[in-house]
Amino acid sequence: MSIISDSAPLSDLSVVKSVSLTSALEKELERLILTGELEPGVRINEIHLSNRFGTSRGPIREATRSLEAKGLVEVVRNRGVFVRRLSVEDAVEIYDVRAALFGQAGRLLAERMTDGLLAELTRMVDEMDAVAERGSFDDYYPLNLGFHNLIVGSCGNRTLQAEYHRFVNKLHLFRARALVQGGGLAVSNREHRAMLEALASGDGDRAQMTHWRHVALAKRRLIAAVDGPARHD
Amino acid sequence: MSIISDSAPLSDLSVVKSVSLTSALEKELERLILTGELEPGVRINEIHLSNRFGTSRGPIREATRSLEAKGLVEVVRNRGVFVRRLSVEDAVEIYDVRAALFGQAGRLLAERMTDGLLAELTRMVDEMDAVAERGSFDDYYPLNLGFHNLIVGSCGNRTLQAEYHRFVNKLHLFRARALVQGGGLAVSNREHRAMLEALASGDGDRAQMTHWRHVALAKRRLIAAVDGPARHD
DNA sequence: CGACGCGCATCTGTTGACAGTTTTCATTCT
DNA sequence: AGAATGAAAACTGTCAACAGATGCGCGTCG
Repeated sequence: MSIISDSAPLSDLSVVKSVSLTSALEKELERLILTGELEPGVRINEIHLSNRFGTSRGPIREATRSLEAKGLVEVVRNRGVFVRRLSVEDAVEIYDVRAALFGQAGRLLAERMTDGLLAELTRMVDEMDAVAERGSFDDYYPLNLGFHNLIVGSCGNRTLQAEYHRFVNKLHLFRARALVQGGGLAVSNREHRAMLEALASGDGDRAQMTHWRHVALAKRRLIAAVDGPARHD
Repeated sequence: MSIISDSAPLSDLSVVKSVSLTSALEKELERLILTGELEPGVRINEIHLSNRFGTSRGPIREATRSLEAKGLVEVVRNRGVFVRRLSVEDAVEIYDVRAALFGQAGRLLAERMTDGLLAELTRMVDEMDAVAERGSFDDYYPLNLGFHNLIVGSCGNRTLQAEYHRFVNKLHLFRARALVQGGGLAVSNREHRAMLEALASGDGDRAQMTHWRHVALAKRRLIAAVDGPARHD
């Protein structure tokens, strides 16, 4: 079976002339990987892809080399490129990096906080509390994501923001991916409130600590979920 | 790994068959950029490079796309690829990221510290003190680099280590590069001693704080050097 | 004398083809 | 039946060539 069906709906790569074919392909491949349409571990066949997108192999190879540098795929000489597969250890390592970056974002944000932003963040936490009470995880998840993105996106450091998102994205390659979102909703939101207070106080040290701890605790919940109830090796 | 690869005679790339031509080219290009042989802002001519290395343009394009994803070069459609040039603001942003990562490394290391490692780190700081007293910056710099590398390399998190080095490398693209190493040697080494004490105590919070602060203060020294004495824009 | 426009040289974007390697699979031998 | 073997298929690595875009220089015109 081909890894990518040749009849699949071709998302509009034909419109492209202002931007290079390579970067359009890269975006599309990244999308396929992050949404799970290309599952971790599978090989990416250059010929199939070039047929599917109607291009030659050159731009596809360039796109995959870029994705390799971003850590989304792995290139093995004479064998091909494979969607990267993250081990539990990899995921845990990423959590540490993410905690460090998120903590720094919290610090920076605390030092440039505005009333409007604080109100918006508070509103989001309130809404998450309401949703958490109903136990609706599917509703909670996007709110939670938006909350974190708003913090990192408002910290004023574009480099930090880009890096943070890169690592969050990488967690999609973790096969037991459902676990990264597991853990108590109410507990997590209580941590959010601690973060809010620190941000409101304008205390950089405190904000960094609460933000760091939030991710560190999420890491703990992940570890507990992994080697606790069921075997996921 | 040292920032500057000291394997000089790589002029002939034909030795390699076990590794792809692309990755060999990428390593060589990265070396040229980090050593400054290819200065920030200059355009990379694909034809010249392919002549120089005796290959076709394909592998070179793949290598540059990889370097683009790593943030070392910038690709402008139909214009070519340029060695990335870092503004002061970029450099400052990188310092924040670096501080976050280094602080996390300190925390991790404090929780897995060994006597042998502590002795080695202490020896390094002592040596730096001796060199700093002589005011010999050229001797101080490699010691300082080795000290930081040993900490990050011993923290047990390969992802964090790789990321930290990537950002330290990126600072080479800052045009006023000499400034990133400026600042008082003795002052900096006093911060090293505070880090050592925290590491020895095994207190993760404290280690993270001291390590974070060390880079944060270096950032301050950079800012002071930039918009203080002379104009560097 | 300066500004505009045209044509040429240079370079990048992309393609199709060839060479070498890995994988597959049918066949043979034990 | 199972392992070993060898040829063919499939795929990646690399290259050379073509097409389109950009920038430069020259000539012309106001």
